[in-house]
Amino acid sequence: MSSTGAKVPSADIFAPGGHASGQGINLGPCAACAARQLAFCNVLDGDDLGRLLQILTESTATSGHAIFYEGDEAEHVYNVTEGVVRVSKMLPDGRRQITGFLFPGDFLGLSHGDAYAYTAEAIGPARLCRFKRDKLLNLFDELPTLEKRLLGMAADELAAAQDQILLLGRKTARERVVSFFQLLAKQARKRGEMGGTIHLPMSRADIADYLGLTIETVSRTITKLAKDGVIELPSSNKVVLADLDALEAIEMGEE
Amino acid sequence: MSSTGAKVPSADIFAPGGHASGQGINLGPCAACAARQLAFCNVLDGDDLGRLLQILTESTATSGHAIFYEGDEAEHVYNVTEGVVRVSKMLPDGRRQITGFLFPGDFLGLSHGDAYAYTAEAIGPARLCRFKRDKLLNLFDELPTLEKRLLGMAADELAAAQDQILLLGRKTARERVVSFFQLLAKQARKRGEMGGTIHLPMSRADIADYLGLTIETVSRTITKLAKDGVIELPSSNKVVLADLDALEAIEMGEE
DNA sequence: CGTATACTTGAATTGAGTCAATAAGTGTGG
DNA sequence: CCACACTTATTGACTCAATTCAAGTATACG
Repeated sequence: MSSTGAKVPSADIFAPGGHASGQGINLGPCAACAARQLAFCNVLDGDDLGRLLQILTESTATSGHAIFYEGDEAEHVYNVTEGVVRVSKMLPDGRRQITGFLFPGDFLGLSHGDAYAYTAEAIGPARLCRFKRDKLLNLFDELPTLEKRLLGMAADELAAAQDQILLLGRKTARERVVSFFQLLAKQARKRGEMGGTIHLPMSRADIADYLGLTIETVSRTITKLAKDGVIELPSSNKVVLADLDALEAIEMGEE
Repeated sequence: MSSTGAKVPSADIFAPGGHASGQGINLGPCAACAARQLAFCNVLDGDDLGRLLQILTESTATSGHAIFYEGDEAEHVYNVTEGVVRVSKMLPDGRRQITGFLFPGDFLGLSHGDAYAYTAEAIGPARLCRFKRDKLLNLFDELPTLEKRLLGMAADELAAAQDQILLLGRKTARERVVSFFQLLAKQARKRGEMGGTIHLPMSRADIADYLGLTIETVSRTITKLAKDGVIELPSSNKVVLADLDALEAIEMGEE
């Protein structure tokens, strides 16, 4: 928590130092943005953030609705500020693979080329910042820190993708499910949610399509983990990580 | 072998070019670099390329030898100029997943954080350009086009990783093998190698660990494809893509 | 409440893995 | 050039983890 005495709205978050005072810049949505610390824009403040704000459009998406589809012209890039977004690819016969779940602060649509390579859909209500791609790219010349930040985020995403490749290529169903829970727990921690209980905002079908399994296998595996006492299931979308050592061991196949 | 008349030692590695006398810049290894058009440095020329050269060290790697290991301090980044590099991750019990094969022009080691998240090994003799990470990152301030180029390459890599995630999560063994052949063919085309015959520089074990299969399944699947007449096998590491329509259909599961 | 939707559980099936035995290269030194 | 050892690839028989098919049982919703 950094606080600089600027007169900012109540919320979670507030504008960084920069030009507060009398005739400052209206940091509008950013001032109240819950994802501010996590998002790519956290390297900006004051005038620089103002510049970014000028090309930003806020948007919302409702449960299950697409933000864009695979193959659509890639005109915009997005930043998730609230909710969870599911990114997926489909084979012609309908088999689906979810390549990631995006949480507040995550970036979306930074693909090369002129069409999106995947579909993005909101899981439950979500809010996003939208930017015209070319405008954001142009802004990089003015705000080099922003570009560096995005390169760093791309590198992180690449590392996450490689972890997922290892999971899909070589882990068992049990290891996949545990790795998934650990990932959700880690992301929850990053967002400041402490405690050993994780929330599953997505359906079993989504989990299955993310882990390269079927709904049935996911369900059976979760049930088994609970029977083995390494997790507890207060409800179907809440998981208590009960035995952290055991989970750690399972994740990497030491069992 | 790159030779530009500069007096460089024979060995493994040699000092960066620097400004060699006369008038004009010694573009040393770059002038003779076979991967120049494909690599990230292709956006530079003249003085700018000279700047990059100052922080570059050429190195070679021999068959099977590691360029770096997962967990090593991530001091350098690399650019493959000749040969093929295999990037892999391992689970504690020895299961291996190859996350990618890198060809001339491909970039390597751009991970965030201070340790490499994967192992990189040469398949057969290879040559690489090596840069100290911090020096290259600093150079971005002087050469913004270079940074943009790298961001674009990272975006491409991310798209490729997502294709691989779809493959591993949802495709059958037959579809995986065909997708792999198509990928190799596409990359060969990018490097200017035309014709329907592709070369497999990697072993069946490497292919298996890339496709999330076993050696036996890879072998059986390739044999079956040949029996079905969609490919031909002049030798165990050469594949003729005989029936392109059929291959296209198999790749996406339309069969 | 009734009805759709999501999740769990069970039984049978199967695609890919495992174990095991050749076969085909590759290289080395006599 | 051949014999030997060694590595790599193929092929076969059997097994098994995960899928498929098929009920059931919660859970949410108009």
